[in-house]
Amino acid sequence: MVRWEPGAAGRLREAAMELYVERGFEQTTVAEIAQRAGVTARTFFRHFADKREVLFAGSEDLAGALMRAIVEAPAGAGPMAVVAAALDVGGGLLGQDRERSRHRQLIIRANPELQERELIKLARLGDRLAEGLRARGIAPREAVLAAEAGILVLRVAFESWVSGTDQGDLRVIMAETLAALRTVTA
Amino acid sequence: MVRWEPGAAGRLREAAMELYVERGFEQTTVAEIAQRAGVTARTFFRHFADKREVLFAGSEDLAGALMRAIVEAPAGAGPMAVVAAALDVGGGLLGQDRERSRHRQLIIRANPELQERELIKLARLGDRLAEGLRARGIAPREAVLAAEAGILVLRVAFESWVSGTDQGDLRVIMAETLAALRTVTA
DNA sequence: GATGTGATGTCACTTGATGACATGAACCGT
DNA sequence: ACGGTTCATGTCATCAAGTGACATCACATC
Repeated sequence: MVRWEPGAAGRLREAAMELYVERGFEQTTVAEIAQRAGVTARTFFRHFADKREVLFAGSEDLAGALMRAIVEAPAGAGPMAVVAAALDVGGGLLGQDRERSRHRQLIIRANPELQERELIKLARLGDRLAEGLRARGIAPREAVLAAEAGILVLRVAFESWVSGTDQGDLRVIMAETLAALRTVTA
Repeated sequence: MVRWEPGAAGRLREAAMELYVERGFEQTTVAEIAQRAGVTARTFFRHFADKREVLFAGSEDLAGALMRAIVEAPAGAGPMAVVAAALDVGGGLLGQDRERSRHRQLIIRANPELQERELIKLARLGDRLAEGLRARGIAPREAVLAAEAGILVLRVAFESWVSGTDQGDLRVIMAETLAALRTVTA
């Protein structure tokens, strides 16, 4: 949600997004991205670990916000209540510009390698959430299950929101999805 | 669970497993795998799409078994009952030799690229399960959530079983994990 | 003005992955 | 037995991702 004009990292992000849309992820070469950003390919790899990572720059912000929400949740809240609070915060963060999200998601959906990267980001996020829950004194197994259930809701709700089948506020959709998960598993 | 002596594909699988253990995934070159299997690197890529895929050869068997279980589940069963039936079949299949599973899992855990591949395999499996549930007349959203919940249980239970913290039958652990998920989300 | 620090460029190299073509063995119908 | 087809593999060439080593330039600090 931050604007990026000056640094090479920001220009590389922009260039990559544009090229991935114009000719697709696989058909885009790192050299091309670098050239459009006015730097060398070598410099690209100084800013991003690999060709996929350039699309996942903001993920640390989300993780930080969710972790903060977990820490700040009211004392004594049960696992799923804590997770629900975190999801609400996450929905507020992710649910800002739907067009950009849809854009990005189209790129990712079109390429398995990018899906892999997204999945592992979510898995790592789940690990951190579980750790946050354990830090609140929640038993390991419950922590893992609640965290993973939260990631599941986040994923499904986001997908629904970004696909436009569901027009409302992402936070609302997340709450509905969580309720639906409760109903289905019950 | 099938034995593989003769074909090049089987020899490549064996060679890859050995080398990934001996020196790690990244440190192993496709040329080395091919050499140990008595073929060329080019031939490796004729049998496996990439260097990771060689570790995920059996995944189609699992998917097939789960899908069959979904089709054959008693008529009128609710989403989670169908998923539970599939998980029971899956537990029976996966829970056979724990040593080999532990072995494989150690390799995967040690390398992010392999984790990515495993995650996308599970995601695809989830997609197929959801489709199977929809084919039974279950509403799309419930189908997706039940399928994804099933994958979640499969993943967590398998992890627990293979880590040895839980000694019993994988099918039992799956059932317990499912019950725990119900409790947590309730 | 010297010196150090950080970001970038240049060069060389390894490795994963793919396309094009050749070869050789097994198989099949006559 | 023969000629032809098919399939698996080898060979060669090539591209692109990624990394290490070293040079360079700008800028800040003393």
